[in-house]
Amino acid sequence: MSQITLTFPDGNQRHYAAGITPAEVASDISTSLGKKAVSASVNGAHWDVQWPITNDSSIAINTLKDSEPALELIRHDLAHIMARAVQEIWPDVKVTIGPVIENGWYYDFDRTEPFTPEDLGLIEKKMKDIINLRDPVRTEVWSREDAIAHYEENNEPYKVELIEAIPGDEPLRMYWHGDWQDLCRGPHLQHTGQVPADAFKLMSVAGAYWRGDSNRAMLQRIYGVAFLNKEDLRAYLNMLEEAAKRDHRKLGREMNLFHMQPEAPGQVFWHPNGWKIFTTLQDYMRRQQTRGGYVEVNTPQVLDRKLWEASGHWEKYQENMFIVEVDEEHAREKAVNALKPMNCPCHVQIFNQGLKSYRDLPLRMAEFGSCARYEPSGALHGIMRVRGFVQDDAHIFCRPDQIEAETKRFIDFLSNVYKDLGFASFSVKFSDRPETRAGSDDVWDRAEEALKKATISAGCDFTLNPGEGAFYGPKLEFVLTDAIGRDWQCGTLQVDFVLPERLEANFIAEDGDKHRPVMLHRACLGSFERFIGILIEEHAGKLPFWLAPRQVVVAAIVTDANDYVLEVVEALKSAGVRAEADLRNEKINYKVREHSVGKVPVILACGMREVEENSVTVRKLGEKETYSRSLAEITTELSTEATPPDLR
RNA sequence: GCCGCAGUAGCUCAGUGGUAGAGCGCACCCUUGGUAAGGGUGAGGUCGGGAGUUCAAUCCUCCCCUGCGGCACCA
Repeated sequence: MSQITLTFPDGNQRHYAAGITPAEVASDISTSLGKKAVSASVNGAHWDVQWPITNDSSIAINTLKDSEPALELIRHDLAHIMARAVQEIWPDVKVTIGPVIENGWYYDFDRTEPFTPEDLGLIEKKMKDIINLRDPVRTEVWSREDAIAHYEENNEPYKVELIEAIPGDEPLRMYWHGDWQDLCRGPHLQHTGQVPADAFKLMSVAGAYWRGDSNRAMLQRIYGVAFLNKEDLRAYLNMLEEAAKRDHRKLGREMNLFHMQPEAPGQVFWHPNGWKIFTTLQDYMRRQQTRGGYVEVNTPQVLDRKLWEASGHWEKYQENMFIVEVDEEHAREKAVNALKPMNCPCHVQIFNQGLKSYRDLPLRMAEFGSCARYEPSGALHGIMRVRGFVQDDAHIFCRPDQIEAETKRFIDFLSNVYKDLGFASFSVKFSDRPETRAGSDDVWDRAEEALKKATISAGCDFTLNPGEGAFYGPKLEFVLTDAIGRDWQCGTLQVDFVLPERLEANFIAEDGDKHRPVMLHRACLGSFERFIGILIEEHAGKLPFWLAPRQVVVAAIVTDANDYVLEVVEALKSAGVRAEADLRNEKINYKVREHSVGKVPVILACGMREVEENSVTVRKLGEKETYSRSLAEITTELSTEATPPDLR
């Protein structure tokens, strides 16, 4: 048998017979390493301890201390252990797939009865039993025929389908622990006992379509999370609790920002506090757009279906549009209208008024457009995913050769806005042509090329989202990451060669002939509703001072200070600060607590001392210390803070 | 839209096949208190909507609506 040379991370080399496994290598180094080994890295690949090594290789033995490969293995093995537990409890349940995901894993099952929360407890207990068995994990390579025959015999149709979808030349690997077996590409741990039994938790059960296809069977998915140790698990569960505290639906109620009700599902009733955030943000965006060379317009919300047929929306998105039928007296037929789901066809109508010259381009047309989309009921989520919303929308009509410069200009615009709003960085996703699309390949080539070049020249890296473009053109998506690491897609820029064609937009070029403009659809915040939801969660309700709906509460400590409190409020209001008085018959403790819970950034307390000194005692949200300021000082200070970042 | 779970006072939530409960909030009174809940009294409910079973339904069954967790969708 031939000899191979294995090189270790420290540069040491050892020689073994070809076919040696990492488990044997580890045991050869030391008995304890042999026991602790969970997997190996062989030439950079994640390698099962049982897989033979046949060539000279670099090798590193992984233990539970190597957190990245170890977590992957633990989560992966838990998926199998959970499937085994489920089948041991309910032998007629059919297994499907169970991948590792962020923080854990899931496994999809086909079972007639729903899993209940109590079932999760049962499964979890059974899983711990399996871990305690310390069952060795065995693996074998099988032929497709044998594997298919095996699963047909065992009445596991999903596995048969999976195998049939695997390309013919890939070897099929089977894994066992105990008598339980699963198809899996590995790698896995040495035995089930290597899984920390106290660092995982089954989280929830939810429906999921087989192979992600809504036309196919609905399976039951059980989600679990797993970590290297109990402490990490606890920290994760803690983090979830913290995230729940930031939920914009909860804070929206506590801060009295908005509400929603069954008569208008997916639509927001903005209360005075919430609407203050909305209009402050809108005023800010309007200033930015004016500076950015946009003109602002406003267009109708109910439009005849003929326009939507012409734009192509009727054909493609009719099911997601609010249709409005009107029976006019004496009308021969019903007028069928739709609420606008987007502003672009309307903007083309404005563009089409009068002849446009090449000198008019690029024409940047902005609208805070109220749109309505009949989103599927299951998609609705607070104010983040709604049926009625306002976009900070704009369409840039330009020549094809201006796409690149306009794209770069928009990316600069957007970077500046995000920075002002407290998001220092964002990532960019580039979505190219989808399978069903309008327009020729040549046009798509040019559009994709221009977008890419502009993104690069704006200094942005991007990740590719293959096939995810809109049907009319490629798009860029701008993704913000919030304070607890969640991603939110907000901005977008989409190139559109199709709509100007369909709605017959044109301009007179230098050559005196009519030419088609290109449209760039772009939004920076996306929708105000969604963006405000993101802001609330990002800041856990403690909005930056200039955006806070209630900026200052001036609280009287004793009734005799009431007149002075009103005087302070007036001074602040005159200085452009949103201030209100709290003269209620309550103790200062009570007032401080209530306004802190309400996320008011600044509380100014006034008792007789302040009246005499013409001062206030300042308490800022989240700070325990208070300090004294003269009325003049605090007015100047807060007035500056209340100024939006672009006006400072 | 699909799967599962839920809906009781403004909010958070107990509860029972036969008169509906708490805390907070709200109103009024007492209290003038110095930085995260001072005390008392009181009002407040078609128990999401509809049908059925039952002598009797907030409770059991079915349908619908809305919400929540996922899946699918997101021009």
